Amino acid sequence: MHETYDPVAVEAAAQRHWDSAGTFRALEDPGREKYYCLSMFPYPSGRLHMGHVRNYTIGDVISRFMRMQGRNVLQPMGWDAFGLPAENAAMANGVPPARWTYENIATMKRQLQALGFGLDWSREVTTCRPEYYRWNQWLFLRMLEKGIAYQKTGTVNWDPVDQTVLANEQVIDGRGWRTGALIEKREIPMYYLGITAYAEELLGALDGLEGWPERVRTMQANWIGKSEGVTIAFPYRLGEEARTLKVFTTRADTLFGVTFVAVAAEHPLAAHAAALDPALAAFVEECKRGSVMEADLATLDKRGMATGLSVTHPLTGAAVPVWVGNYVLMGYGEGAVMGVPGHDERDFAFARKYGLPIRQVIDVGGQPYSGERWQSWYAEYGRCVGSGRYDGLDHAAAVAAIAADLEARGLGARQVQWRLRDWGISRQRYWGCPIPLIHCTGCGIVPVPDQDLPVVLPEDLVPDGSGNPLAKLQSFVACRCPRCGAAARRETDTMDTFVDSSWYFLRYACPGNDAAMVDARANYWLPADQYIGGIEHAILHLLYSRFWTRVMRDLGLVGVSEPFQNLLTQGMVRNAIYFRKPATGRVAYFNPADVEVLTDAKGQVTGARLKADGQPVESGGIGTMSKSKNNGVDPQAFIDRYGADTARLFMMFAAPPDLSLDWSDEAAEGASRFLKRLWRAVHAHVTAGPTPALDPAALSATDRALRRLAHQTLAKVTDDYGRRRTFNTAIAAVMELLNAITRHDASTPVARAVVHEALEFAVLGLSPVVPHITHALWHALGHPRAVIDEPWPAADPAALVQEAVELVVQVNGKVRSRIQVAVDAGEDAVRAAALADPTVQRFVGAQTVRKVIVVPGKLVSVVAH
RNA sequence: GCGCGCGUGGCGAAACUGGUAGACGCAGCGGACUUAAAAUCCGCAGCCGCAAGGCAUGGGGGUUCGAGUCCCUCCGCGCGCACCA
Repeated sequence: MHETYDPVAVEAAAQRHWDSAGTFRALEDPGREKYYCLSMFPYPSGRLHMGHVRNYTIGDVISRFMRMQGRNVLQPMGWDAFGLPAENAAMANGVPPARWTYENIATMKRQLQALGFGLDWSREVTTCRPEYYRWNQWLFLRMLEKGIAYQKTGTVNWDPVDQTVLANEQVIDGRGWRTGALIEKREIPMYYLGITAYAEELLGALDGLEGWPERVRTMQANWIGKSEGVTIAFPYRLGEEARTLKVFTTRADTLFGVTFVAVAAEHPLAAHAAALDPALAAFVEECKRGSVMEADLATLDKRGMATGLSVTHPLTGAAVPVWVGNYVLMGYGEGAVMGVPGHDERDFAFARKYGLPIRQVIDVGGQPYSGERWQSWYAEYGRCVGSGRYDGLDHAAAVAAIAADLEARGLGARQVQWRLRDWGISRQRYWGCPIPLIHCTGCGIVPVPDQDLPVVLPEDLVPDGSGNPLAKLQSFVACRCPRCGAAARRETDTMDTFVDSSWYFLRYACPGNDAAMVDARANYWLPADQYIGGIEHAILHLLYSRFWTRVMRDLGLVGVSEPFQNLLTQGMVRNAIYFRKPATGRVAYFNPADVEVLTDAKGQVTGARLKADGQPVESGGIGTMSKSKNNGVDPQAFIDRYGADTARLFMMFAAPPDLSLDWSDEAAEGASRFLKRLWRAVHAHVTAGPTPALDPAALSATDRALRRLAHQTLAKVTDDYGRRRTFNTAIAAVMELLNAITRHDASTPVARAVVHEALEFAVLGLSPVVPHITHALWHALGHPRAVIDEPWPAADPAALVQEAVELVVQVNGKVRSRIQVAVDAGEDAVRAAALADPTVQRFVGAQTVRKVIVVPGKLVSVVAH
């Protein structure tokens, strides 16, 4: 054994061993209990970032721990390889997205291997490969057959200069990121997947997901958003034609408070009125500008304009004016909402702004109502007033009565409404999975026959920002109609990349199968016993995966409904943000590595300056590591300097996995120090000579104490890895054990035996986190077998036995004293000992003891007045 | 704006089921070793106070013998908001 710890040599040796032994190759074995440990696969952006290191270290710790617990572990990895950044890189560098993507994958794969993750690379999935995405296409066609996939129009961001559709992130302050042109909303035909048909099941099944964080379940439930309400029709005439304007509301009890209805700019009524009114036409055009993002819409200054048209109130027969509202979107519901300013805060503000009437129709405990100022009780449930025959009814009764009356007139019906909308999967982009359809002038839209799949995406195109290059590629577009044989046009839209990530975890289970999407092996491995990924995916990715898995279930392809049994949402990795804001121009961000932090004598931060020019920079607090804030730390530089184990150790020690983690160079340095200390401790022990077998009967009191601590630590570490998933506390416990070991007088053979066992527990306990150094140390402690192949030991109950415990004594809620009592002391004895304690007596003084509460093993609480 | 979280020493955190607030580590300070430095080892350390003791878990209020933990409210920060992944 070398005297000093050399991470480069140690890590290479351990990785060579795992490679040659095929340690992490997973095989289906019905006789063994499987454990599928799944981490969210990365987008191949170029290099690994710290978020990846954290995510995959968590997965690797759990995988290695479960493997040592005897489970048949599968830990796969792959690449979420389609997406926008590849097109952006292509535009910037003139390199085809495919080449850029494959090069990034090669780099990042090397980095993952350098970190020593126990991955089964024989199951690698790359979503931009035809052998993967052909099954996207195949399943899409099955959904089309079952009516789960269908076509309708959807709203997109349109850049009128580049003549192209933009992603939300490419719209900045309502303008195109490259052209600066004002963005327009545009309605185009798209394909949708009917996730709302599964809404009830996706919502109901959340209750059974006990291995998911409560907050993720709550977020999903709110996102699905089941609400029971009433669809109400407001009749109107357009020329000679009788029509109705439909709105949905959960507050039908406020129907008599309706003083206007608002429609989207794209609504036929708006278009009709605008044709006669140039001012309105201008407003409608203005409404069509701006992004389609809900966050933008919600923070928008609510504006509107009267159309001069009106619809008929379905119960009172009164004329209700129709307004165009910039906050109403055509795609959601029927593109119209009813305005009840008396009892809806946003409608109230809108009515005040435009002088529309405000009518109280709900009374809550007779509180005085004023149309001058909004009060929160206006929106609460109460009893109807000013609502004709419905006066006096409460919310439920009024909704029921109004719904029944509307239904009788054919002007409304009770309806369950979902906030969840169907999933639009069409993207007007090149670097994605082609949608397998053909447009024929004679036959319409024709699916590509199964035997012609996959529709292969050409990999040599370079997008230029003006639309999808596929549409300009004749060799791709030109085709024959599979039905009639006439010349036809191939669909050039590609699929949302969320499609790719909705089932990759199923494909991991079925490597090499080019005859079917999945096979029986999926039912061995699924559901994933543990899924680990960023909290930012709490809603969309997880919901789409739950939906997609159910569709595959209903097609008889898999046996499970829920793909992820347990979910661990890791927090963000953050770092300090430094910037300078020049008087004119853009804010410049500086990487924290280039900034020197100034502190006072007590270590308090007083300021910061750029190392390059010594001039001060401003602090922007701490934020998620990102390119835009220039506050990322490159894991590779760190690994090159300290080694993979130190990177892994710091990541696991700095914070529990679900909390955000703040980067710190100094703390990372501390992780490196601890590993050196561990190495030295083992080195000192093994070079001091042979160790006799441990005889528990021969131990001194201090030997017994160290042995108890070692077994306590083992028990705690086991619980922390397995049940609690708090790796930081497991590591802290081993640090305490190592402190005790190095302090222990190991001059007798018996003491050496105790130290030997304690070191074994420290090495085993850390092995899931720092697998390379522990691989070497385990051998150094005299074990021929690799530590990863050792069974996880159990703590010896006999070693844990304690004779006496210290109890805290509180007087009137404050800690005043401590007493030693036997472990098996009865409550009366403990009470007597507490009251007899001189310090307790001093604090009780002349007061009468009213009550004594004894919490066994913890404390005694004396209440006196 | 809406939905969901989080907030504890100079810093990252611990306190698991309502029961000793600050384990473990970073930074800091003092000492040992060294010609010296680095590395390493030993020790100190929430704040106020000589001490006794008091005050402290973002602010305010409540429940309880007892609250970091439960409830209400306000403030700050983070994540998501459907075409970033």
